[in-house]
Amino acid sequence: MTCCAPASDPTIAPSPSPSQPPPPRLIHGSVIKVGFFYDVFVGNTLLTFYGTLGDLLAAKQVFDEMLHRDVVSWNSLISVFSSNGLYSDAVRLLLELKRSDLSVNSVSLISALPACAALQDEDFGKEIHGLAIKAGLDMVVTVGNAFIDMYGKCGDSDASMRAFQSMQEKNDVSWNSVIGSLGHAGLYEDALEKFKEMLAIKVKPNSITISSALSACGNLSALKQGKEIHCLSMRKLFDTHLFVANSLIDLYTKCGRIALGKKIFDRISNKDVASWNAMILGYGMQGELEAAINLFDLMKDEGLEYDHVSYIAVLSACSHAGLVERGKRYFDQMLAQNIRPTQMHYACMVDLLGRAGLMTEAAELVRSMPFEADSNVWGALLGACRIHGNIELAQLAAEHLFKLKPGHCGYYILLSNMYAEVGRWNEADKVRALMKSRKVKKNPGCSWVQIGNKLRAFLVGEGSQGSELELCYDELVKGERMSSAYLSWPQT
DNA sequence: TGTGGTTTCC
Repeated sequence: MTCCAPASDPTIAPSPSPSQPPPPRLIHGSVIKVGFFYDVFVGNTLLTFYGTLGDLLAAKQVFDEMLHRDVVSWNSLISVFSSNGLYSDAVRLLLELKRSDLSVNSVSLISALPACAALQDEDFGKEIHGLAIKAGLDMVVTVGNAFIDMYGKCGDSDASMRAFQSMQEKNDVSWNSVIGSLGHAGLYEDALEKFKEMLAIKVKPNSITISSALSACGNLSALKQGKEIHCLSMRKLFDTHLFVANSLIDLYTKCGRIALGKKIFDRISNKDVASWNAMILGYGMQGELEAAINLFDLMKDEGLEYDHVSYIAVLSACSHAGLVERGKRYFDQMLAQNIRPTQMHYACMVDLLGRAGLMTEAAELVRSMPFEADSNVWGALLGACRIHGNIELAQLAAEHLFKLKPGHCGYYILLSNMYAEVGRWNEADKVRALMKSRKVKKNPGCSWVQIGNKLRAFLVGEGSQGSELELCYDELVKGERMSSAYLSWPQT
């Protein structure tokens, strides 16, 4: 067996600290073994037991010591690996199972697919899909759901949609998964359409559906639709679910209703880190930077641990407030807390330094990063160059951005405009020509307005939409009337 | 033995 990481692997959960009770190894020691080996049923139960405790080595040891293993033994270990972050091991174990005399069942696939998603390994996911078809398991609802989710998390919303549509039988999880995939891909309007479709055919939504739908509304600033969904969730008492409440904070703060967001935040009795993060981000987004930073500090007083999102929230607030030293302190604090900075954290720091005009320092930070900077980081640097007119550094940032995001029009236009501003017309033209040769189109700006129950996108330069726009205007001046879009909530 | 969820720079 080569599937298990060595004992020194830091990804394996550390042994519990002295303050925690030790895992009840007595059970392990006192079970009856057949010689040195476990009986299948006892072994499977123990395996899952150690998996739940996060004791991967013990789980693996039980697996190895079993004389006879059935498919449940394999599935259990795949699941233990997958849910404890050993994704490659989970995937490798599925392959080993496939090569063994035992046949793969639906649970084997369901257990391995989240690992593919976590590894962003769509190719392997597709391989499993082929395996599912061959084994005749592709029409099993739970398996189909796992495929919708895997494709979505790998960023392939088309494949996710196809998996959803190909299912003969769907359940609420299928709908939640496809709504999640569309949201993940930024296709919020489509996600809301699916949500409505779900209600129309009387599939009962649950708190997971509601929180995804609210999140889509927040990202579209669709306050009216969001409020309607909020009303419905109140009727079904979903608004007491933490995830729903957190999505509501996100919705209202993204729609500029900071006081309403705060009201919801204050009413949550069991706030978790995401509740705090949503509120801190909300303040930051609305420019209430002092409130954002104060809330961040208050969070610690309440005894909650910051996570990586908390630091993104506070660093971006510092960046917008021009608080360079404070931002640096938070960054160091994050390192001291053993949170490894991600691309996003570096992007925030580059933004913080760059906005303040510390261009050399910003460029040095990008250079010293422990991994290759992504488009967010270079984008932050380019943005800072634009503010401070640093054309040389802008060229460097743009070079990387043209490679990383060749189809993104904004970077070409930004660099070209910078050249034009200082009268370097030849170079400005060259950038435009590059853009043309790569067939990059300028995306028209667009805004969304809700007309009746429909969200309508209005594009810049679009022909006169007189009557439709007038309708919107009427809606706006009449206030935010509740429409009847979601009133046909399925009965429980 | 088992599927779905909130919060992320500009």
